[in-house]
Amino acid sequence: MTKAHGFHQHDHAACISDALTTAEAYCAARKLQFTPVRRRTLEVLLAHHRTMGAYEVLGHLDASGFGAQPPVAYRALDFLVKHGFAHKVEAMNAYVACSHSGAQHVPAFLICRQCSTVQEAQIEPMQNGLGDAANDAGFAIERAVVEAQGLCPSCQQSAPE
Amino acid sequence: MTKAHGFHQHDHAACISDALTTAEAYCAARKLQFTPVRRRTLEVLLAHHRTMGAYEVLGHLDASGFGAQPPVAYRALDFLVKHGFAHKVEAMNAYVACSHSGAQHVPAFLICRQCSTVQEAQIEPMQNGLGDAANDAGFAIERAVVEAQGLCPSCQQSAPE
DNA sequence: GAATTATATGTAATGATATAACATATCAAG
DNA sequence: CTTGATATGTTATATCATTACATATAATTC
Repeated sequence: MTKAHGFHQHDHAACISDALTTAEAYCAARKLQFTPVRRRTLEVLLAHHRTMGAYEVLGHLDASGFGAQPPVAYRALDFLVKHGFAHKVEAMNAYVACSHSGAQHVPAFLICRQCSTVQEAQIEPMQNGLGDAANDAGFAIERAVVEAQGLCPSCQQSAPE
Repeated sequence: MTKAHGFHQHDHAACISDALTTAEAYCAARKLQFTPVRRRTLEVLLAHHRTMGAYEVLGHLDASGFGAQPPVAYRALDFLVKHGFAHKVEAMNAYVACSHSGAQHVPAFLICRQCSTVQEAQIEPMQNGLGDAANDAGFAIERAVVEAQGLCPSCQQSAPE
């Protein structure tokens, strides 16, 4: 089975199991607890393959027999984000599975304002002008949020305006 | 009187009145209504010179005799953001007056996680790696959010960890 | 300059996102 | 196997944001 990945097609089932395997290995190596809720949360994000609100994720966790209260979802999502298995798209207050599991990177997103599809890109941390500004100011960057909003290829055709 | 501007000092009173004058002229030229609420909202953001939540702004508007309900603040803030007089810092769900009034630019922010001071920098839209990724994907960027989180110079001293 | 339309404001109600606090359970280390 | 650290579940609440609709003001047209 294939499904849209960013704005392309790909083998969705393999991508899910690969990401889970990678996360499992990463956690095992660092003695992190890849618990059932956390695993299920990542599965949910991977399966949907788009940004999801915390409450939408929570609905799936509840349906899977986990707790039904917000902290259940927020804690699992925080764990995934902290360890790089997922990202928070700040401009949407939503979460998405990482497309480059395990790799250390500065995530950047191309967010379609029409269909809400999000493609994750990678950028060079210090090559974006921000690094220079930070150096000039003596600011120590710990984390960067880079998000572009606009129209994806298919929405440019359906709504070129 | 001087006050911190980003992580530097500057003439605060002049910076406020300059920004107001600029906004006034900009609106006059485009037949935009720079109404009392909108003007007051910009004044509040300029005076505080840091990010403010919509409800914090609303408190000041209420105290100034304007409405006390959320839409009063959100509508004024939306207007200011739409026309570039202020920006929304997505990672904080907060607003800040623009430091480069009138100029067309991609705003970038250095946000201190300790003291919440925000310095606005400018970056080149297409020089940050994101432009390449967008071109490759056929994605049409309309707006970009670039936000770095970390420690400002003074907080690096007080909490170097 | 009165009628008409568009834009802006005020308010009530509600929706959406997120966290604090605390009890219980499970895991990891000595 | 006990102790301390980590994770989960639940209640309650805090924070951020919008919808809907009434009223008021401004701009446009006749």
